Amino acid sequence: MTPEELSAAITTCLHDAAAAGELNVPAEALPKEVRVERPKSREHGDWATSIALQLAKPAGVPPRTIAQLLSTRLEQIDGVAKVEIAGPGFLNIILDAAAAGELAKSIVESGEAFGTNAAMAGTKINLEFVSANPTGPIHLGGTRWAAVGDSLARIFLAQGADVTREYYFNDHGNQIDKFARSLLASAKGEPAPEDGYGGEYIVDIAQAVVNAHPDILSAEDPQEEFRAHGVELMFASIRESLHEFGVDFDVYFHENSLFEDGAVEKLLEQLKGSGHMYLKDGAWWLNSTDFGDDKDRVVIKSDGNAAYIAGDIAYFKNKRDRGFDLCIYMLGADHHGYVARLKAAAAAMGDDADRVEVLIGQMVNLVKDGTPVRMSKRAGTVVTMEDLVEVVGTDAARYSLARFSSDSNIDIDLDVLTKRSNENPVFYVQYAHARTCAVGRNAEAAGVDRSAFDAGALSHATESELLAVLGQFPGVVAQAAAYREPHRVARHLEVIAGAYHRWYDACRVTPMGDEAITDVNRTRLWLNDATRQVLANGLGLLGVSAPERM
RNA sequence: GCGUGAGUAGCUCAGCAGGAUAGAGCGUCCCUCUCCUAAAGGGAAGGUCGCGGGUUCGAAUCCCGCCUCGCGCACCA
Repeated sequence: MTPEELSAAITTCLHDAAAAGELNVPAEALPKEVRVERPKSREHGDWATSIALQLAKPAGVPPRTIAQLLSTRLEQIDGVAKVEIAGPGFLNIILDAAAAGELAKSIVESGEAFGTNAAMAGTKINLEFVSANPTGPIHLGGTRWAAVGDSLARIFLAQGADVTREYYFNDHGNQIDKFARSLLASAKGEPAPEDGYGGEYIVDIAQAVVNAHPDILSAEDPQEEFRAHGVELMFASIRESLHEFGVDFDVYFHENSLFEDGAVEKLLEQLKGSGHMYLKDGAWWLNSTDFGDDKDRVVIKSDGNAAYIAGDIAYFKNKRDRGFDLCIYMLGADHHGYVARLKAAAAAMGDDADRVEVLIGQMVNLVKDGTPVRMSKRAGTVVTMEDLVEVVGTDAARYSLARFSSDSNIDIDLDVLTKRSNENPVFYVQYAHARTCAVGRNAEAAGVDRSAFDAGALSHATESELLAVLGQFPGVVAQAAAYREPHRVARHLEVIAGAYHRWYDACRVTPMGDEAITDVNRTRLWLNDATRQVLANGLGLLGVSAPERM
């Protein structure tokens, strides 16, 4: 029995009690779903709910009275062994061992599907992340979004959503011009321009362009040649890094394509009458203040050229035209001022601003010897995705970036990561998975199989604990999707790994020496395999491998 | 100044969609491998949950004020 199933049963009890007149509460005070939680202390049962405390006020009855009448109904639930009223009115629920143990079997039978559901079925989501300018390699900040974004995509998919991972490729405008000038300067053997890029990769790319096009410096417009070929090389390099990192985008959208055929201009003409744009001082403005912005933003400059935001509007329209119900943008904290603009862009299109959802993630800092190091693309002191992967490997890199809340700044100390790579929690979880595999191999060799299942045999304290945390997995994934917080999955895997290690220590699957194989051994194998399945499913949601041996 | 995120154990961070005695990893100190992987487990020590008010049966969690730190506040992209 999963907590969701129990929760649903309790909700039914509550509504039945209200319908029977035992409970006089206004309909709006009755929760649609009664939440159960895992008590911190085992003395408080397998699951507990504080619903009686919450309803005391609206019902005008002491909480323990409500608890009393609910407990008699709760005890009728199939699989509930006992209900206790504790403290001010908590309902502590004890499941019978068999009902709890059944979960092991159902997890194994569900296989990869355990933890998935159809809650988001029919929702077409465009998830845009990374979207780093193609003027250099992906640095640590982008790497964080690659890990978190790809994981979020996997979590959405597990909830049945139709997800497109998208990378917005800014190949239009100033930054790219600087990039092209920097390449040209490098090829000529000149120092990098004042406001250009000076990293080593510039030299490499410039060299690669020259190698492929030996006559390029005598071309009619060499800077334009360097722009075209350089962006292509940079783009290929970024895609390759991402691929190595296990992140493959479904769409790489080129900003330039929005401008090429004059579509942006045409669109802006139409929007002038939308009511969200107005003319002032010779420029066309978007009323982004209506969406929480500090000030309205210029869309068409007084010189007639489109401002950057014009591309955003056209891009949003493009996404909607492709049929997306929800457009999610993952941005770094240094771009959080864009939220209102993007929402206003949707409104300008006459669309619902809720179609746009912006997730803001805090910065990643590089730390050396305990002090922060400023990363600068120009100075060439950036740590790239490739650097990180080279030092710690893809699994550790992805896991350690995805296990933190995006609201927290994180510090990466390459020295610490190198020196103590075994301390990364990813190994704790992966080791637990490898251990389940080892136990499975030994069981098979000893002749223990899954030919029998006696749910009541899983009665050890570590077994009920393990079953409980396995049962929480689907709810954790659903919450991770609802709150767009992949780190919840990682944290829960650490909890499961801990529960498994403790169980392993206390309960053997394969009998010792010449002891006979019993149904207890066979049943435990189910639990072992169920744990393996959940760990593998969870690691899969994070894009981290689940090794069979370590 | 305005907006926004953070402040929880020595360190790195969960918990914040109100619940019972505030957690994990690492670090420190004790234990546990003749048989399933010790990359593990058990125990100890370690906390004014930034500060001050408020809301209520109950606040790390919600509200208000303040302090400190990060990020952002262009007719740039």
